[in-house]
Amino acid sequence: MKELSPKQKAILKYVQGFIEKKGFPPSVRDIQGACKISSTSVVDYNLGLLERGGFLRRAAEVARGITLGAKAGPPQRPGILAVPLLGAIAAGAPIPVPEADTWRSAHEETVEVPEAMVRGKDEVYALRVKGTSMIDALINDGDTVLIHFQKSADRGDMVVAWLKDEKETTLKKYYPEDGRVRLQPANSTMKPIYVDRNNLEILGRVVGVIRDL
Amino acid sequence: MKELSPKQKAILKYVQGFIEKKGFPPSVRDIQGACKISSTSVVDYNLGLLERGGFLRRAAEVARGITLGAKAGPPQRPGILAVPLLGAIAAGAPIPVPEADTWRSAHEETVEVPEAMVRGKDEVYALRVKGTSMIDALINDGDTVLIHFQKSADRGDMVVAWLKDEKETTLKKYYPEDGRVRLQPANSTMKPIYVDRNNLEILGRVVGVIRDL
DNA sequence: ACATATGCGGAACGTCTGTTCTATTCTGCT
DNA sequence: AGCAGAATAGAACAGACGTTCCGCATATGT
Repeated sequence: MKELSPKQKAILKYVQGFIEKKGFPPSVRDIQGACKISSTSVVDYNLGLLERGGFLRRAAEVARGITLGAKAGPPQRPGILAVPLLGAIAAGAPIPVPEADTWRSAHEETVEVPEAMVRGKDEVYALRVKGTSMIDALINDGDTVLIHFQKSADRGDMVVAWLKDEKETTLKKYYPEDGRVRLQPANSTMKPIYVDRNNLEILGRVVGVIRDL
Repeated sequence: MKELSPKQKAILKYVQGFIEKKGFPPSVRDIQGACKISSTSVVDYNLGLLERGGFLRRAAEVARGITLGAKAGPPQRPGILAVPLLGAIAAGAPIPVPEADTWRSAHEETVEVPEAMVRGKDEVYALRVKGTSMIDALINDGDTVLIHFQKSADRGDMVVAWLKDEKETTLKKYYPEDGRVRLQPANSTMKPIYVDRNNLEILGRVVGVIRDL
């Protein structure tokens, strides 16, 4: 094997990151999804090549039996995640959007969160809340919100909603209704607002809130 | 869980050794075989107890999803703390009070928090919020609050206040005034309440809030 | 151009593995 | 003794997961 193909590099990098973040190795299908590979057989095939090259080892027939080989791998530190702190979120401004290389490159600032708070999810980042406009979501000035970047949401999810006409960012629970969308504050004593579906852009899902007093 | 049973010690030891030796976590049946346990359900049962005790973590529905927890292993992870979860806090009930040995033994569940949230303080414990009565403190049902046990507070601190006459627990900002005490909700749009100094008992100070969605 | 090797796609198979359910035994307490 | 809760057994279920097979596309060498 002369050199690693782009696909193999991606796989190796993903495996390294996965082990570091979660503490256990990824499955073939984890790799398939993350590296956008069309078939598990392709993953298996390339893993075989990587194994022959000494980049990793595989235990036969066991789930998640991948181990980093002699040629790869920083020591793993499970349990804690350094989530990139991308910036601030405020009522009158759109939120910073993660770039493709956000999770790879180094950052000015990170927030440490317990891995349990981000259970399972990938591509989570943090934003610092500025101002008291999110009070109806039970979120105060200075809080840190953990966002999972996604363009759609399930009914009832707390989402980062961008209201195009109003040019306003808000955190609300998402309830699609026919033609429009009901945005319900987490504080159930407060009234929902209704917006046209086309006026709403979902920027992410709120997976956690941290308040440090 | 007063102390680890022999079986639990064996499981924990085996998991540690397995990960160190093989590089990935064991399956439930690996543990069953090695520790001579008769049923996978017993392994599952004990793993659940170990997880609640903070000795390890498990990814749900994932093969070999075990990782060593905050309390386990000599490889203590820097930056993360296992805070004892003493119970629940609700409007109509006093909060559980920590015992002398609370911070030494594995008596109860734990919550992992970033060390930065507990900056310097010792004797911090966690309570799970039941009900929506703390809404005016921007705290919702299901949130986890981190409490520093103390009987007094500085002006402006967010405290756990026990109102003796009303037999009620509440979270408010503490502002002593002559003769009485003003308890100010964190949500500054809401009105404060005033209580007699003798009617108030401070049960602790709120140092952080974690909301996992 | 032909044969060969390499890599990719899609699907299916069989096992591995976590989880759950119910029944039974053990343990501590009154 | 009697009861309640903790712990254990055994089995079965539902997915997760590695592996394999076959067909097809693209290089590579002669």
